[in-house]
Amino acid sequence: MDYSALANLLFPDITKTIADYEKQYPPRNLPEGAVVTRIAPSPTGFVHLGNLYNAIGERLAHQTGGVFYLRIEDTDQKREVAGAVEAVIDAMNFYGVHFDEGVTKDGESGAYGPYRQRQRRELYQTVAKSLVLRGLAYPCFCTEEDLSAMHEAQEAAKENYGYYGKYAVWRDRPIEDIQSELEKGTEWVLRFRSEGDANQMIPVLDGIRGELKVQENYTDFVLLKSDGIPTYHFAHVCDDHFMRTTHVIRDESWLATLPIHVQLFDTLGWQRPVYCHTATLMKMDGSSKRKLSKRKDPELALSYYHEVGYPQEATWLYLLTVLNSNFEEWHLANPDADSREFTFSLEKMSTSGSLFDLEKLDNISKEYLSRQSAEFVYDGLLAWALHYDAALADRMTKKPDFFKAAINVGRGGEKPRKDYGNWKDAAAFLSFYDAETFALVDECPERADGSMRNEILNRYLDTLSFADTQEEWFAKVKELTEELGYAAQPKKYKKNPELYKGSIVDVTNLLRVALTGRQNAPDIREISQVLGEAETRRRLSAYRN
RNA sequence: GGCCCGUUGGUCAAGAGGUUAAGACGACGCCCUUUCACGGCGUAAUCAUGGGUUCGAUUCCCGUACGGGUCACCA
Repeated sequence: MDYSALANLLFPDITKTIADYEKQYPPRNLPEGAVVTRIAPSPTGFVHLGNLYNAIGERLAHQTGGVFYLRIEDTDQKREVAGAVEAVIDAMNFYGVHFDEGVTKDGESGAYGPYRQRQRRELYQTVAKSLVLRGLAYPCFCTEEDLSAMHEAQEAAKENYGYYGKYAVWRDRPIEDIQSELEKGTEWVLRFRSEGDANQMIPVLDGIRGELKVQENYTDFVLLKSDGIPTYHFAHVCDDHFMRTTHVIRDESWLATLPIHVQLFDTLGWQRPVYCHTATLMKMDGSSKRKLSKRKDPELALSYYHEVGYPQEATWLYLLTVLNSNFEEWHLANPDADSREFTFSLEKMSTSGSLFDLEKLDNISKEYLSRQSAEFVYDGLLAWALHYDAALADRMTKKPDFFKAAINVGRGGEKPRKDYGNWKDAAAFLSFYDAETFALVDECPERADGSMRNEILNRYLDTLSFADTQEEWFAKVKELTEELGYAAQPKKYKKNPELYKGSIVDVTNLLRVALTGRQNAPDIREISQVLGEAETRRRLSAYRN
């Protein structure tokens, strides 16, 4: 077969060679050990946790004086969604992940572009042509029906699926057949001619998993689709070679097609990048684990965390604890240090799929928020409310000082409260302060109910003085408690319950429910200070039955 | 079905051929406390399984089971 004739038949317009591109994209001039990596999402409009997960490459790149860039894998036109690129960039920026080069909102930057795959058509075709020239690629005119018939036949015969061996019907067709199909205008794809042996194992060093052995690829997979656009496999190899990527960080689901990628790098004589296959985030479904799914699990979408309102830093902290097993320990030892000071390493990444633990996220986020200033929390909550709770935003902007005072209750000091870990919870928790959203959610404690309810409330109202210090205030509560037949010390009541109507706990809880509508709320006097005397008295009076 | 990856408490996990097998979240209990919290202390709970190798294996090797992934002109 005259490969050169075939190559010109298939790619008449391609005049460049691989050498031209090698010249155009020279090796990067970077310090020894610098990591060049990227994220390469497809623009489907769905930015998920995995994107952020793999953006850990940003840390690696910047720790080593390397480069982190954004490439858009838009080879599948059908799935493309308008505005998706902006969504990715916005989401990454939101979490503090910034790109050195690649696609930007209004174009792109960097010397290794274009960074949108659809615009690199000529490059792929040049590489493809070189493979045809070497007899390592050929056109295949099979229709969709042909291929599914093949699949069925293989299923029936219990053979391995795929285009190989006797099923590779276009592999050795004479050039005349090809020519005549071409003249007819039949659609074709370009396939790789694999000389691989399924019994042959190739060692591959994975940056996370260590030494891997993969089966050599024996199928004639597709390089170029019928529209002349490459498949992921071919685009990945060409791009990461010419963009001089040193580390390919991606989900472990790519492990299955690693043989194809390795084979391509090797036959093209290009140096393989260090592959780093991350473990898949899992979720509990009934009693078994399964991969987080786009359709079933809202928490896979990054937008979910935005919507529920987890502060970006908290989300990032959680992700880091999952990503690097020694991060949590480091963070505990350096609670005030910026997470960026932590040195991230591939070796400390887990190889087994871990369950996504919302409870832990909550804990981390509560811990984080409890350490922030009222000002910070106010700003964060307001920013969130502007998106998701217009009424709250409105009230907050009308009474900023009131809200800040409310947020500040129990804040600061050695042991700050940890009442909420996200803005949605914060909004719910803080709702009782504002008269407009105040609502009774808990019941009055039993031992302070009935006729005692009014007595306690009336006595408290009588003695209440806003000028009192915390000590004076509490002394009065204690006095009232005893006078009404309750034990001022819970222990005393516990010991001799028959001597008392209840304990001070019942009294204070009654006051708390009257003031906040719930049993779980901060210090009573502090709350009253925020509410103001009039509102405090109004609520206490209103709660009498 | 073929192939690949994985398996330490409920969850996230450290660990190394010899350890009382860390720590965190969660659960439970106790303590502190005027309330709500916070905090402190503590308890329960783990090396999937069978064979090797070895003086010794949770750690190394092989098999099995289980879980996950993947087998497209999707990425």
